[in-house]
Amino acid sequence: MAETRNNVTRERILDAAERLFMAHGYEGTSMRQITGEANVNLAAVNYHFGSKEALMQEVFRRRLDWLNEERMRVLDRLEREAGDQPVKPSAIVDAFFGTLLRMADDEQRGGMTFLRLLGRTLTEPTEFIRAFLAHEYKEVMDRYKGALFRALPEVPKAEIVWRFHFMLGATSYAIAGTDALRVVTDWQIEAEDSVDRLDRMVPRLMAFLIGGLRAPIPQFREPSGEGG
Amino acid sequence: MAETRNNVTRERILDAAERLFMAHGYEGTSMRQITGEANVNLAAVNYHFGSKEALMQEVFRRRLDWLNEERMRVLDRLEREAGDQPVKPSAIVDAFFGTLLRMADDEQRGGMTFLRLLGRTLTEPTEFIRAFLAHEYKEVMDRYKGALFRALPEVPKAEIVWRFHFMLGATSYAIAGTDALRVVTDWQIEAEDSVDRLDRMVPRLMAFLIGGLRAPIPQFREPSGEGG
DNA sequence: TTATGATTTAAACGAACGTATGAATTATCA
DNA sequence: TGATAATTCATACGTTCGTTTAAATCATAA
Repeated sequence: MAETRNNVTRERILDAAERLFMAHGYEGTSMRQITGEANVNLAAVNYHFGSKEALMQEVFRRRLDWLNEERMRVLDRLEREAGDQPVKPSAIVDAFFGTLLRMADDEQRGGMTFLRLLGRTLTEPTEFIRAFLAHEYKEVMDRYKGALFRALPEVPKAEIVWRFHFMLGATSYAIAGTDALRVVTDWQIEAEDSVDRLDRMVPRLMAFLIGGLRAPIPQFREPSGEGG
Repeated sequence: MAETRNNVTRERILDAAERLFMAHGYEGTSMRQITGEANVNLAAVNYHFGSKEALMQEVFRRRLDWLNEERMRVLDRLEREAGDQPVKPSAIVDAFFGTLLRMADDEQRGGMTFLRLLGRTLTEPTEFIRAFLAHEYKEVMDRYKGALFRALPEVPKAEIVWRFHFMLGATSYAIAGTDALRVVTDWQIEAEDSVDRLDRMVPRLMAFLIGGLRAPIPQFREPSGEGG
């Protein structure tokens, strides 16, 4: 094992793995592809990280540690500034999702590559990835859900949890950028050929998320009643 | 190749593949797992479908053919009933996403297993899957986007396309049900232990989608102007 | 019953996978 | 400079992968 770290090789591997996992998924990327693209020896991954699974975790930890700490800091500040007032829901949504989306412009923190990787991975079925992400996100998710509960005291908690879930989905899909169902037609070219595709996507997504979060609460039909 | 079809073996394979692809993804599922769970010989997949890729496509085609035809029929009916009036946006959203979500109760059309598989696959990075789904969905997507354009003439088309995209993401994530970031806490147990988890999720999701679709249009900042 | 084609079967193919090994090389510092 | 540790390297291991083959079995109908 390494006690003195060679950060050059490590980061070359992490960068290549990030890009390849984004493009082909965890199972679809081989160690030989990674080490080949990183121009390092095949054995380097096992030497520096121990295994492919541990590499995958390190790829995420490198980015998520900062992201979730930043989310905590932003929420700290929002709550401090609000005093005893509740924080505005739109500010909470921006603190969680906006902080994420603004990573797209920050190449040093992974930029679009990491964003797309994260978006895709949130629906990955691979078990150890799910368990790892749940653990990494536990603290920040609880903080933000609690903040939304206080910001929307009139909305049932279960409703808020679901809407957080839906917001996560819309965001993941948007940043994954696979566009699986995107078919090029005339009006789509017109809509997306500009360089600032992402710049314009972010306010659009934020508007959509807030609209969804603030939608009227649905009334459930009772089996033998006549609920609205 | 088969000219007389043995539908028993074929369907056993399709059912097992659907379940396993849902649970472990395309790359994470082996032919030996599939044929093992289906209790058929290993060579049966290549005999009946030709390859693993072709099997994956048939798993989807079996369900999507009906779904997208049904979506067409429902939209046909809505437009016929509306006459020369535009169809209500909420009716269009229900026709597209509600028709999908109601498959959950229809075990003969795949039920929750297929829904979760579809949700996960929409962010799959595997290239041939993306290409296949884009082709399968092309017709119905164009129809529905056109319907939304007419239903919301005051909203820019690019905005509608993006919001359709966001709605797809929220729905995919919700039905994928991986809950990657879900951490069990007290209030979550309270919110979700009931049998009718899905029954209540559907109206919640629809309310969220409509809320997002009808959100105020964001104004973009001009580089040298003072846009609102 | 027998001939014919459809289907199933066991076995094997070469390729690619993640991982491990031990020697060679490089860096560190007394 | 020489000893020690860290890192890189070529190579190989055992396994699993998707696919193919040819023989065996089954179903159908003349």
